[in-house]
Amino acid sequence: MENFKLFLNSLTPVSDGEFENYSQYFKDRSLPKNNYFAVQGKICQEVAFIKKGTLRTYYLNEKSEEVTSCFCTENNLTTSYKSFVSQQPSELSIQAIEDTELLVIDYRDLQNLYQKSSVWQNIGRIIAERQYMVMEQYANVLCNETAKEKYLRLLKEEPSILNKASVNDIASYLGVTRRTLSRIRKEITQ
Amino acid sequence: MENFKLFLNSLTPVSDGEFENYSQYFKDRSLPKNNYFAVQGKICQEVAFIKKGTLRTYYLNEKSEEVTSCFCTENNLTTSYKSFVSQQPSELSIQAIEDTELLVIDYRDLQNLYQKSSVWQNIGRIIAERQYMVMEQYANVLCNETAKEKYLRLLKEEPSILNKASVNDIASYLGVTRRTLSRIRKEITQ
DNA sequence: TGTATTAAAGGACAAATGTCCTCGAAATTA
DNA sequence: TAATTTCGAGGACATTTGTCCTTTAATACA
Repeated sequence: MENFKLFLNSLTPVSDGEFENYSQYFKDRSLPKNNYFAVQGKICQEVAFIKKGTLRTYYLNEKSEEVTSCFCTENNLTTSYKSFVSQQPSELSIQAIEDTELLVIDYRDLQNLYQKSSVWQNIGRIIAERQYMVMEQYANVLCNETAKEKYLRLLKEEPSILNKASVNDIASYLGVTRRTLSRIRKEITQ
Repeated sequence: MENFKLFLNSLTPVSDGEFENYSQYFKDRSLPKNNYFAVQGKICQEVAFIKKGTLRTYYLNEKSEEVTSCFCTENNLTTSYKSFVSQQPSELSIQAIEDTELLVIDYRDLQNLYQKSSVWQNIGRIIAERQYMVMEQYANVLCNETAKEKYLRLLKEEPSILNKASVNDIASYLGVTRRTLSRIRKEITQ
């Protein structure tokens, strides 16, 4: 819970009282490796704070290949954001790639929080704004960096991912094929 | 003003009274072709609703080439969102590519609106959520579609852009070079 | 334990895209 | 109007990336 409090306070000041009053809305959940937090085609009804572990967000493209769009790491949130916000079926699946511990809140409870507390409403807006900035960054990277630059960025910013995820997942995350990733790795180790 | 009201109501119900009370915060502004709404390196202090016209959002990459990241069209919002939200210098410039009419609100007034009215606070969150979804869509397109598919998508979804923007701007928006765009266009007209 | 399956590396060739260039049309300016 | 500049199309070749395939190692399973 402590890390969750720190996370919230990094967004906007949350008093201890405010936190105590509402943190009960968040439920503990274990998600063993390979289990799903969200499934394509179903409405994603929950948001979770990741206490421990890593998840992978992916969807199936028109060739039914899994395309990894995001790795979700410790002390961050995870959800199929678009599905959650719009309450429409999710285009994404979210799967634990190692044993994971979550703090979960569902859509209805979160809307209640928004009603009851302007602090939480504020948090909701700030998170949406943050999510946007992260996505903008991701889009810029995709647009402007070569495969090699993208790999080096991942190596620098999220090196732990490289041990936890498969070559396939990393490649699709970087927007290249396995073959290209293999070439890049060879080039770098020389 | 009527279109602005329609725009807001497409996000969340806004009563006439609520609209009348607060729409005075938004000021009319004309932006002739080639003039700037936001400039790289300066904090973007405003958001605008585009009554008429088109703007182009771009930044300079490491080779000092302009990379167009967005075309902003009528009856939508424009701002250097990240700069506005975080109140940090903008990485983007926003320039009118034809004579443009705006409804503008500045950061301080918008924060006031958020304080005064939970309807507006709600609008703020919903807009952030929408911005995210648009950006997610953009990132997916960049990641998964070929240059030709991206061009055809633009042709279908925002054909007016193709007449208004230069080949250079369209190419950088699609994440390809002028040369590739030229090839695509030739292929399509056959 | 031995067999089957899956995952990663990398060879050979094909396709897509980029770089550098020229040409001509259109727009701008003297 | 004539000269100059800008912009878009496209040729030639280089580079990057993808596709398909084989080999090897690791993992799962009967």
